[in-house]
Amino acid sequence: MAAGPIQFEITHICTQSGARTGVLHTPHGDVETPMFMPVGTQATVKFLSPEELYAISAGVILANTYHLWLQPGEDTVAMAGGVQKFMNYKGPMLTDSGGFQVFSLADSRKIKEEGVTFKNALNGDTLFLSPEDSIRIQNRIGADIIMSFDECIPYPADRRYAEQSMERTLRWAARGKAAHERPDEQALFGIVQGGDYEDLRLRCAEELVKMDFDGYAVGGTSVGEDKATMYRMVRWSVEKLPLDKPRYLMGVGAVNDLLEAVSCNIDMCDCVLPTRLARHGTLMTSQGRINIKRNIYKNDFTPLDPECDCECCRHYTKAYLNHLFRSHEGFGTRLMSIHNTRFLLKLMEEARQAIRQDRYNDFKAETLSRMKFDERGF
RNA sequence: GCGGCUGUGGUGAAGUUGGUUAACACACUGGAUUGUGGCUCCAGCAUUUCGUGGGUUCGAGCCCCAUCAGUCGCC
Repeated sequence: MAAGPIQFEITHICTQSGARTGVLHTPHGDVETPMFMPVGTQATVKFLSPEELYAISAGVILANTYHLWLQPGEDTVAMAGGVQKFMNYKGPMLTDSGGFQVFSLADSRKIKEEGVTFKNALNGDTLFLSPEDSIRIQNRIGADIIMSFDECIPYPADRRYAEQSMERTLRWAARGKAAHERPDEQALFGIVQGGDYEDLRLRCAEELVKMDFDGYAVGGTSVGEDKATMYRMVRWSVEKLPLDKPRYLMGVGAVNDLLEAVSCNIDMCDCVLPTRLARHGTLMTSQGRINIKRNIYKNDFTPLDPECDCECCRHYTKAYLNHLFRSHEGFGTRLMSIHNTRFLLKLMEEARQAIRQDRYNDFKAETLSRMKFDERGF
């Protein structure tokens, strides 16, 4: 294992599928891969306390550079001693670079070689974020893993734009790496872009590998493309990546997508899906999806998911969750967020187990047919 | 017993110089949701109907009569 802030140890390779398990050693503890990482944009996984995250065996959680930069500001987080101390999370953390906001806030930004001009949604101010700024802010926020500042392009994107954007993302990656001031304490990952173009994905990955990042991410997926396209983009993106470095598929959290990602030797995924779905009343269960606000659950006094070991499923009924949701009670949102997040964490625990037993392909097929989710995967 | 006011969908209620598809909100019923947009978005939701029964009119939730119900005041 090479020196550096994190070490990645591969512990088993499934003889049936080629999928792998591993351990990511970080300054804030070891986590097993492949793993799902809950998203806590504003230095909180919405509605969940750190204690609740420990209780459902969450490992790495995310925070977002862009959001923390706007509020409370990098100075405050730095004065707190870093984001982990600020929010009292004792496990490892990862910050997204703000690159996704280039995509998601497309109405109010301008992209230039130097960086991106945003409009602050909170007060209308014009703000500017460069790759160097993003890394500086992430250095001060202090997560264990930080991300290159990239551009996440929409789908579909024409080839000319995808190529120009990808080349710029490479230049931004190099600039960010040069600006990284804490390489011994924070791992920096590069992000593969290139849209739905094989040669662009391959080239982007190859160039990033030459720069020697601590890990590599696949970006630009889950932006409206169909599943076949997404899986194609992932496979092209990882083809040229070194096997001994961690691989992170960004923004993916549907069950079928997670299982496919593991097949591609993806070690890390993050997604807002479990918490967002919970807030809107949709629950993922071992029997398929449940919309808890439906009237059929009004007098259903059975657990949400009898196979789940979370606080919500062990102590509460669907009737109670239905009542809490209709009453707009935050406790219901909290319980359902716990469940959905635990559901994906447990799915990955089971995936790791199947890999260790050299039966990952069987597990994947059985799981997909058993859970009866639709094509979306939730 | 007398007088006033009110009666529109599950709820609150718009709706008079009488004129096509009865506003809006909430609730309700579905749906959406992938590097976060908690309190969001989309769609549906009174169509033999405006307490009931008559009448006037080409046409009535709107005008007239009766009646029932609720409510306030007086005796």
